[in-house]
Amino acid sequence: MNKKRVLIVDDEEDMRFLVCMYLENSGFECLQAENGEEALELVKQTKVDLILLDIMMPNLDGFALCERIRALSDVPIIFLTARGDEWDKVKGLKLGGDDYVVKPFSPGELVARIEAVIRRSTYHNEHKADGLLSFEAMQIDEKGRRVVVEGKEVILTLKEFDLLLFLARHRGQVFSREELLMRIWGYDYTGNARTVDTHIKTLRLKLKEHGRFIKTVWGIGYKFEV
Amino acid sequence: MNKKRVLIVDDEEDMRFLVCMYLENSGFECLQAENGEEALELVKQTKVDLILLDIMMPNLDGFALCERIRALSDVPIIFLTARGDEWDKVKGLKLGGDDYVVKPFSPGELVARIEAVIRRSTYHNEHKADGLLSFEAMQIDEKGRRVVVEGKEVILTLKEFDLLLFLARHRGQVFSREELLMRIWGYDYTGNARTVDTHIKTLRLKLKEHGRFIKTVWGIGYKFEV
DNA sequence: AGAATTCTTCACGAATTTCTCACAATTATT
DNA sequence: AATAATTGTGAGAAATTCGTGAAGAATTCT
Repeated sequence: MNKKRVLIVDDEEDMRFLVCMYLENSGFECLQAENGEEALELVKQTKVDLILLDIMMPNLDGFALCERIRALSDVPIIFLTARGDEWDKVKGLKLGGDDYVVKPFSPGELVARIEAVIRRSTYHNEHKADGLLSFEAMQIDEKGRRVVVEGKEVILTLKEFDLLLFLARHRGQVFSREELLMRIWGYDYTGNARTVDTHIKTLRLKLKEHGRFIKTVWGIGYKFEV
Repeated sequence: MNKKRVLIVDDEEDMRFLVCMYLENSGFECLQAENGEEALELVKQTKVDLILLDIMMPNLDGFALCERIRALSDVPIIFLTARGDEWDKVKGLKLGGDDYVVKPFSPGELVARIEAVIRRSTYHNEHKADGLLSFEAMQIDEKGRRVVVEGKEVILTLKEFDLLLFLARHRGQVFSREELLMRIWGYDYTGNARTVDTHIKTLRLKLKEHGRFIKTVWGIGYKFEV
């Protein structure tokens, strides 16, 4: 297994440096960001396996940053927080595949939590393909890569299927062409964004839908809606 | 009906012992493992009908162990978990043929869940009918390693048979060449993925099928379909 | 050991998919 | 109403992937 890349977001340089040392000694690769903007850039431009996020930061605070990151990626996030008021807030959070760690923490504890979250998230990603996405007029068999619309099977190519699956999994959420390229084609893919349009076109054709599933959000991108 | 064998994986000895008592009173045969390594060994060396897996274990946690087991076998798994954060996480999981039970549980509930999972498990179904996989135009005798297509026996080589059997057992599911190599040739096999193609070729030839059983999923791999 | 069978690798053409681009159609802005 | 920006679409080029035959290893059989 290749090294997992952890992004450390904290405004205190000493803290970042310390945590970075711990993690690199434990076999992780580390990236650092001093503020939300830097963090977002890194998430956009590189593949990150996990984010360690200090909640108390000036300007863009941890919670806000979390939302922005979530718009880009499902990367798991571990919140770092001092015991006190913030702790209650985090406790009340809906933590998807995420976790939180209260300062001060021991190196060992942190590493253990990181490993657990990463394992869980890769497990989740791999097994998320186990199920059957079912809507009123459409069923998507992820394991068998089959799509059935109104009882009839529709044959899709790889990219068509991946695109449909991604949109369906995140139904209701709008994605720009660039985001779709990044998350379906891969973060390092460099290609024309209009390629997405072409696949949307063939998808719509094959699904015999007339704006029923894939909606165009003018000026932004596309989204899936029942 | 012969006794079903359940493997209990939990680091707490008391817990294992207690569950074991329950199950043996309910007519199951029990195996115990204290950690992931032991569990893997038992899965490799004996026939297990179901695994009861405590998620919170030191070292190799439940999710990671689950992955390792899945590389070896399709045996159904029931996750045991304490109510709390983990419970939410498991609840959000898409469990294939699997299930989860929240501690503390009543003996009756546990037994009922186990029986339900075993009943609906395809793994179990495929294995119980004295090892005979039967489709309309094809019968596969697992024990005798014989294949009959339209009433006529077809002689297959070892790899051909293993490949056909694996795909047939997981009908409808697409597998990449790499996955097939891992699960048929062995997880540590390092060889050319296109080797799979060659075996698919000879299989198709011998089965005299014209895209009837083994379907190519372009860009991904192969799957078995009635 | 030698023969026979099975397994694996390789390479090439064929088939399929993916991407790009130009232009038409649509929507928003001035 | 005209203009600009954005999206839809068709066609063809480019890239990828697959099927297949052949030939070299590896294994099993005699």
